[in-house]
Amino acid sequence: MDANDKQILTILGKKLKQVRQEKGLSQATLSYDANIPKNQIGRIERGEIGTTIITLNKIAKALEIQVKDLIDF
Amino acid sequence: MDANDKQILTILGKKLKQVRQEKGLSQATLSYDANIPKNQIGRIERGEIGTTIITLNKIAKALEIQVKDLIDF
DNA sequence: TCAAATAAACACAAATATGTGTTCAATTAA
DNA sequence: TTAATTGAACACATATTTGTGTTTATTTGA
Repeated sequence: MDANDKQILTILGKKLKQVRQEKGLSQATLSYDANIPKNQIGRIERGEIGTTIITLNKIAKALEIQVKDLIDF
Repeated sequence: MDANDKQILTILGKKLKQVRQEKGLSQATLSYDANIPKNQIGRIERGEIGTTIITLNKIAKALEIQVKDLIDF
């Protein structure tokens, strides 16, 4: 994972946090709605992990948006 | 991985294959350019795996496109 | 037809994400 | 201040992807 990779994880994390907060959801609530562990949401928002398309799809569904709406890169 | 997940993997795989062929690249060439195993490209195109954002980023860079240009969902 | 290129497919180890649980810090409201 | 909520952070087992190598179809061009 090079510097460029870390950058997109940061971008993705910030975007997810922004959209989640715009929807007025806590990490715990989104976690519940998406059926994904609570910590997983935090790890993604902090840019710690390069999550999979499947996880992003679950999150997007819970946020009632498209996956592409989380991808600004 | 439910039916909906499998569907987006199929959509992603078809899109990647389409773009790759439009660029006139073989799986082997893209594999080399993106610095990703050859089989990995095939697995993604066949919708066998839910790849990570980092891998998609490497592929997009090699294709000289944005990651979002591979995400039609 | 024949050879070369391409893609599918399999096996297996290594690396990473996911899932589960817990603890701690920071923020917010009562 | 106190309790409750929220998010960060850690550990660890499990599941999945990634990476490496090999083999077999399939397609393409000579």
